[in-house]
Amino acid sequence: MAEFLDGWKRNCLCGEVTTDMVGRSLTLMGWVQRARNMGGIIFVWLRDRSGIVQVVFDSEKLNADDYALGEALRNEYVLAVRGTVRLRNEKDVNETLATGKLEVEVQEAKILNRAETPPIYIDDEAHESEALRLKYRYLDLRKPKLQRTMALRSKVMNVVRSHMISQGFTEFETPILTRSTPEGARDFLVPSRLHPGSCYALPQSPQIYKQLLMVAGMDRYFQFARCFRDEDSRADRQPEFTQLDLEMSFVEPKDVQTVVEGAFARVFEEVLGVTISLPLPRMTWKHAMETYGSDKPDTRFDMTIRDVSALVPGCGFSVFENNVAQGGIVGGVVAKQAAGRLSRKDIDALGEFVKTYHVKGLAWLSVQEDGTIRSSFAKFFAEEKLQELMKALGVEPGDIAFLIADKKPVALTALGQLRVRVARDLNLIDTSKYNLFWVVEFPLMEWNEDAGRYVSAHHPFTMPMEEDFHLLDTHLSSVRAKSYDLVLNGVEMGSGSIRIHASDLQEKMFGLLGFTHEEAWRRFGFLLEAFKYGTPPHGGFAFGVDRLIMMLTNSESLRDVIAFPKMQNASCLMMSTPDEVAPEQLELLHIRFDLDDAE
RNA sequence: GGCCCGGUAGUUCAGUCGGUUUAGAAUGCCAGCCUGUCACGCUGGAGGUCGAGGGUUCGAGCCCCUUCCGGGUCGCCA
Repeated sequence: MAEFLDGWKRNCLCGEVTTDMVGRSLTLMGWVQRARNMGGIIFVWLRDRSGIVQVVFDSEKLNADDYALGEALRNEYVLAVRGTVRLRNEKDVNETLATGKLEVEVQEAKILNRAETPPIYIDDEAHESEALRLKYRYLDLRKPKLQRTMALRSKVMNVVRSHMISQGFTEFETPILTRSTPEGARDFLVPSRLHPGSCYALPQSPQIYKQLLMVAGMDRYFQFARCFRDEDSRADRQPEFTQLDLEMSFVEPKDVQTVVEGAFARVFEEVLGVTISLPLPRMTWKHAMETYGSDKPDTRFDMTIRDVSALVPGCGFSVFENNVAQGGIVGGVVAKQAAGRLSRKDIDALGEFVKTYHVKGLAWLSVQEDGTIRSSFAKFFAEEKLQELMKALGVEPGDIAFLIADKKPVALTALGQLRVRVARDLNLIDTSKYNLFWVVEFPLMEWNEDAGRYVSAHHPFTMPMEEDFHLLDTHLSSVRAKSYDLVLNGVEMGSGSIRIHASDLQEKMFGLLGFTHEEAWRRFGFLLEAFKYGTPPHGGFAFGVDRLIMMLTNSESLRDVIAFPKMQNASCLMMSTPDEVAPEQLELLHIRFDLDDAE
C-alpha cells in the first residue's frame, strides 16, 4: 500500500545535490529511474524534474525491513529516502550524471506509491510511436527532454511578459466565447443553450477585441492568447495554439517591429545566450518571392532563383517557349558542386517532389567536372542559347541547374520548395544560424479563383500603404499593405499590420472584398460604429509561442512543445476527445445530428 | 477530399519467392543467485487475435479486396 508523508519534508531536489552537501542528511523524493540489486547492496537512481541522483541501500548498514524495501523497488515507484550525502570513490564516479561524484547513503526509506510497469520508457533515447506517447502523455512528460522543454517554455513566456510590461503594455484577457470572424479558417462552434439555434465561435485570434481596446484608449495591449482553427493539422499546426498577441496606438510599422524584435532578442539572449543584432533586416515580399520563391525565405543558404525568361524566345525548346509566350516564366536554381552528389534517381525524385506543387515537370542540366553536359532538355536547345542560359544561371563545372516553367507564382513557389529540399538533401544549411528578419509590404489582397473575388492576404482590417491608395479602384492586386511578417530560418514566426482606423475606409475595404453595405454592417456594425467615436491610428502583431519554442528547442513537431497536444485528426487518445455527449445535453441545446452524409 | 509511409510479444523491430516443427531477436517483465553497480552480470521462465473483416490457395505475417488506426504532405490554414 502507498504510504503518506507522515511529516517527511523534502529538502533537496535530486539533481541539486552538490559536493558542498557532503556529510549532510537530506530528504529526497522522486521516481525510481532504475534499481540495480547487487546482492548485498542496491543502487537506485532517483529522478525528479531536476535530474537524477544515486541512492544506496546497503544491507550491512540498514535494518532488514528497510533493505527489503530497497529490494522491492521497481521502475517508476515513488520513493522517499532519508540519507547522508557522501563522495563516491574516485573509480566509481559517473561522468554522465551531473551528480555523478556523489551518492546518498540511505538510512530510512518509504515507498510513497507503487507503479505498474509503464508502457513507455522514461528515457529520451526511447522512440515509441507518437500514438503511444500521446496516450500516456503523463508518462511521456516525465522524460527529461520534455521536462526541459516545458521549463524553457515557461521561461520564454516570462521573458516575453516582462519585456511587454517594461514597454508599457497592459495584459488583457479577451473572451473565448466570441463570434465567427469572416475570411478566416473554419471556426470551432459552441452552441448556445440560452439562444437556441445560435452559436458562439472560439476565437481564431482576438483581432477585433484588441482593436476595440485601442478604441477604448488602452494604448498598449498584450495577451498570451489561445487561438482555435478547425483546419487540418500539420507537424507545425495544431487546432489550438498559443499566440503572443499585441496591439499599439499611435504607431507606424517600425514602432511595432521595435517592440517585437526587442522581445525576440531578449528571448534569444536569456534562453539561448545568442545575441541578435537590432534592428532586424527588412526584405520586401516581392524580393522574397522572386529571389527565394517564398514569403518566409530560409536565408541560411544561397541558391537563389534566377529568372531566365528573357532568353527563352528562340531557344528551340517548345515547353519553355510556349510557357513564356503565354505569360509564364522560366526560373532556375543552381546546386553548386552537386553533380557528383545527386544521382539520376535523386533527380527523378526531385521531379516528383516539385509536382506536388503543381508544376508539370522539372528540367535539369548537370555539368560534369570535365565539362560534359547531361541534361533533360539541352538537346532541344540551340548551342549558343545553352551557353547564354548557363551564363545567366551561373552554372560551372560540377553544378546542377534545375529549371521550372510555369505561371509566375506557381513556378516561384515550386522553385522555392525545391531550393529548400535540395539544401537539406545536400546538407547546405548552417544549423547554428538564427536568421531572423522582417518581410514587409505584402500584397493587400489576392485574387481568389474559386471565390471569384479578391480576398484579404492578411485580414480585412489591414491598412493599405498610402503610396498605393490611388490604385485601390484600378489595380487592386498591386496594392501593398502596411503589413509585416517575422521570419526565422524559413519559418513564419508571426505577422502583423497597421490597421484601418477610419470607418469609411474600412467600409470601402469590405466593399472591395465583395461584402454589400448591409452585410458589412450586419456582421461588423459594432466595429464600424466603434470606429466613429475617435479611433486612434493603431497596429499590432501576433506570433506563435509554440512555434517559437519549437525553433528554440530544435523540435520537429509542435507536439513536442505542447504539454497535451492533439493528434493529426485533432483528437486526443489520452482523454478520448472529442467524445459523444449525453442525449439530454443535446436536447437542451436543441441539437440533432444528421450523420447520413458524414464520411 | 487527394497522395505517400507505417501497423508482428509490454516496447523497438526482423521475418527471404507464399512452404523449417510450437512466428524470432533485443529490451522490458517474473523467479533465483550475486556487496560498488551505473545499459550491472549470470541462470531459468512467462509473454503473440501478426490492427480488424473477407477472399485466393493444399498452405497466408507475406498475395488480393474492404475497413480501422498512427505519421507525413497537397488542398485548406484571413
